[in-house]
Parts: sequence; structure tokens; C-alpha cells
Amino acid sequence: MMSDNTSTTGSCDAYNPRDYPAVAVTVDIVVFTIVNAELKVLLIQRGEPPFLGRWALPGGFIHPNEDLDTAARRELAEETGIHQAPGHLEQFGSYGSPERDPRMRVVTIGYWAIVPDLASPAAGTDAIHAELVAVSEIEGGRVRLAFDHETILADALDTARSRLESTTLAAAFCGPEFTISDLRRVYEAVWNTKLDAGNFQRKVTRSNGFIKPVNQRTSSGDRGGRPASLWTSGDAERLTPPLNMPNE
Amino acid sequence: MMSDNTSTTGSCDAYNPRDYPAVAVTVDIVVFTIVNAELKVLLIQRGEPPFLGRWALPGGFIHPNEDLDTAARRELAEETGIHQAPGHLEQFGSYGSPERDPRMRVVTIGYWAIVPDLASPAAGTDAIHAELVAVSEIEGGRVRLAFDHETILADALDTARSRLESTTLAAAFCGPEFTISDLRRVYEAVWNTKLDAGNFQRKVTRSNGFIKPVNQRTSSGDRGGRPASLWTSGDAERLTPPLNMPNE
DNA sequence: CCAAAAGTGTTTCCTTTACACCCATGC
DNA sequence: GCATGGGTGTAAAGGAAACACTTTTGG
Repeated sequence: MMSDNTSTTGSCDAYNPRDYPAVAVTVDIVVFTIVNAELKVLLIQRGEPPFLGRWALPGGFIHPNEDLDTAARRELAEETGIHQAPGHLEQFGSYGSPERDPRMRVVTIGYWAIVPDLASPAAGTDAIHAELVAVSEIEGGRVRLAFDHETILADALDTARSRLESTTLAAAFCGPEFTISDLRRVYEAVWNTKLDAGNFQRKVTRSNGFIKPVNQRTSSGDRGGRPASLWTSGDAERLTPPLNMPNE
Repeated sequence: MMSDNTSTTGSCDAYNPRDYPAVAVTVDIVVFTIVNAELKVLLIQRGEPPFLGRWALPGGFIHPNEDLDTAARRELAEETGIHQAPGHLEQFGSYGSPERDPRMRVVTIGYWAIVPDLASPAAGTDAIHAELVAVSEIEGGRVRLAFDHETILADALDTARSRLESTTLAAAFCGPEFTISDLRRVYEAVWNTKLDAGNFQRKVTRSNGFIKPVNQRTSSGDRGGRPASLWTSGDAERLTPPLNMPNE
């Protein structure tokens, strides 16, 4: 058994690997994107037990000489076939219940990513069956996930939703140029609400460093309407004042 | 080497422990408390290399059959001698750079805790040299920490500071009964600012479920002054509207 | 009396919200 | 013309910030 003062970081004795169980460390990645004004998450259908056939988050083991962010970036590319750099990639929590994987002790670090509207068909469906699933299907309980991935996804959603309030990350869901309505539809999809278009317009244009004008206009959509101005991401990362999610 | 589809959670082959390096998983705990209106963090002085004599965060390995929260709670008790339950204990990030511990690969899960004003002398100084160090000493660079613990502490501070804005956690720094000025001094210590006493009073008493009256008064302090009413924590966890940190 | 801390009132400013209304396009 | 979406104006309501003022204690 270990004594009270055995630790790598506090006062400690030498570490002997045989004293400790094999712990595997993985990263699991919650990739969000928006398709047709609906928030989707990228999932992989499992090919063997446990949870054969169930949907699961992409992820995998960390390699010997990479840090956690690098592992997340690598797994995102390898497991999903998305080779474009994500618009955002960030840690949000760790999961280490002894029962979370029946095969062995696995501690996983949860990451969430934003990938701008990838052309509808889920990216590299080479060998792996990856698909974009509507978040509402999972929150509504109509699609079930493997392991504790429903908990992990719920935490990622909480994080993403609150990060949109105080950061400029919403723009990462859009392409390099976008209209203010595009941006508003990002908020509406992630928060699952409707926002007042006029107030949103003012709020976003007055916010310092959120978006910059490109001095171009879109052509009108199929059903008419005034052409919108195009904008691009500004330099700010924080949104001051914040854009608050409606209360209920 | 591992193949692209090796994973515990995506589509995967069987896991073979020999394919992976020994990874140790630890929890490191940032314990905050307030002494004399100053924010302090509990540190342990290291007894052997590396970083002999330097201050470090308490922490240690996770055990085979406990989850991460349990490990954090256990290490808090074992390493610091604090046997009272913390007022709050929460994860805030993970750290896994391959170079972060020169002896071996260690991934650590960062936790931050609030312990209400423990009688000034640092708790159980049985075998271990644990002390409360002013956060300002570390942020000012006058006290240096071992490993990447300065980064970890900085992240814990960011988390704690922003959590006070939108949650009722500030009350966890106080004892079971406290005055509104006590509570204000928590905000002032954590945010390192001065707040208007009158506005704070109103804000906190009008906020729903933050604090409840106890219908008692303190005796005046040594230097006179009107006796304050006593309050206790309410049922709410979230603060609506939030109490925003002054801009600069 | 004065100093000190608790607590209330008041005024000013700014943000948010709701919604009316004008603008520029396709059909 | 009409429908549709882009964008501005405006007025009411509410919170935040600054600060004057009252209350209750010790000395």
C-alpha cells in the first residue's frame, strides 16, 4: 500500500510503477458544428463490444511524447478524417470513474471543438463510420451514447453554451466571412432559442473587436430580402459586455 | 505503434497494456482560504528532489478503485491534515505535458477547494510541512512553485474568480454564520478590489437564495460601529443576476 | 462629543427589451 | 404590387455606480 506521503508533487518517496494499477489516459473529443441552423455533434458508431453499434465520442490514447492538446488535435484528425484545423479546441473536464470502461481503468480528458460548417456529408468516412448527429436527438434521449459519453456531452454543451456568452467563439462556427444573421443563427442553434434580430445586430456591431466589416454584400437569398453586409472575425477573444443567454 | 482505430471509446481493437507507456494519474489540489481579509493557498514544502525545498501543491496518485473526486477529497485530508469537509471541491483542468515531471509521465487533474477560515495556524502539521501562503506572494513572483504548479495555480485563480461572479460559492469561505461585510471581504480578497459597501449590501440581500437572515446581531467590533445582522447560506447555487468583478 | 461600521436613499447613466418602422432585393 | 430578410429608431424598464445620509455602537 501507499503511504500518506507518497506523491510526485508533495513530499514523497521514489515512485515504483508496480505499486500502482495500469491507468490508461485518453482524450475524448466533442466536435460541434452547425448544419442548417441546427447544432450537431460528430459521433462514431462502435464496431465491437462493449456497446457494439452504439454511438460514441471520437477519442483515443495519448502517445508517450505528446501533451494533451496535441493528442486531442491528432485524434480529431485520425478518428474523424477532419484534416482542417478546428476553429477552436479546448479542454472542459476529466472523467475517471473506475467503472466507466468495463475493460480497464481509463481516465479521459474531455475536449470540445468547433469546426466551421463542413460540407454536409460527414468528413472522411474512409474506414470509420463517423456522422453528424443533431444534439437535440441526444438531449431528447432518442439517441443513446456508449460509456459515460452522455454525461461528457452534457458537460461539453454546458461549457460551450456559457462560453458563447463571454467570448467571441461563436464566429468560429462560421466560415471566414459571414453575415450577422449567420452569427445570430449560431447563437440560436447552440442556445436553442430565438433572438431579436435588430437587438442582436446592434449588440454585435457595437461590441469592440468581435467582428470587422469586409465592405461587401451577399446577393439576396432565393426568397428575396435585402442583401446583407459581410463581416469577418475581429481581434478580441472576450466579449464585453457579454451576450447573455435568455433566462428561460 | 498504435493504429488509427485503436481506442477504448471509438471503434477499436483490444487494448494491450504493453503498447502504452506507464502513465501515472494524480490529483493536485489548490486549497483556498481567507485569513485577515487576504486570500491564501495551502502549500507543502518539498522534502526531496526535484525542486527540493520549493513550495508545491498538495496532491497524489489516484487509487485503483476510487473516482477522481474521491481521490481529491482523500488527498486533501491526507496531505494537509484538514479533516473537515471542504466548503467546496471542484475540478478545473488537467495537465499532461510530457516534461511536467522529470521522473515519469504524470497526468494530473487539478482541483480547487474552499475551506472556511481555519484557525490561523495551518491545520495538521503532523509530519508534513504545510503552510498557508498569500496568493499575492506567488502572483508577485516572490514565492516560486515546483513543477508547473504556478500555471495550475493561475488557472485555479481564474476559475475561482469567475465562479464567484455567477455562483454563491463566496459564502463557502465564511463560517456557518456571517455578516454581509464578511461576505464582501471575501469578494475583495479573491478579486483584490474594493467594493462599495452600500451597493454590495443591496445586491446581496435582493439576490434570491444567496443568503438567509438568522435574526441575530454581532456585538460591535473593538473600534465601535453598528452591530451587524447575521446571515447564513441560502439554497441557491447560481447568482442571478451575477455579481460582476469590476473592470479594472 | 467623535470615530467607525452598518445600512438606506437618491440620482445618473447605461444596458436590455420589445416592437415599430424603413430599406433593398426576388418574384 | 407583395413577401422576405437586413437594418435602424425609440421608448420603457431595470440594473449598476457613485455618493450623501441615517443608524447604532465604542470610547
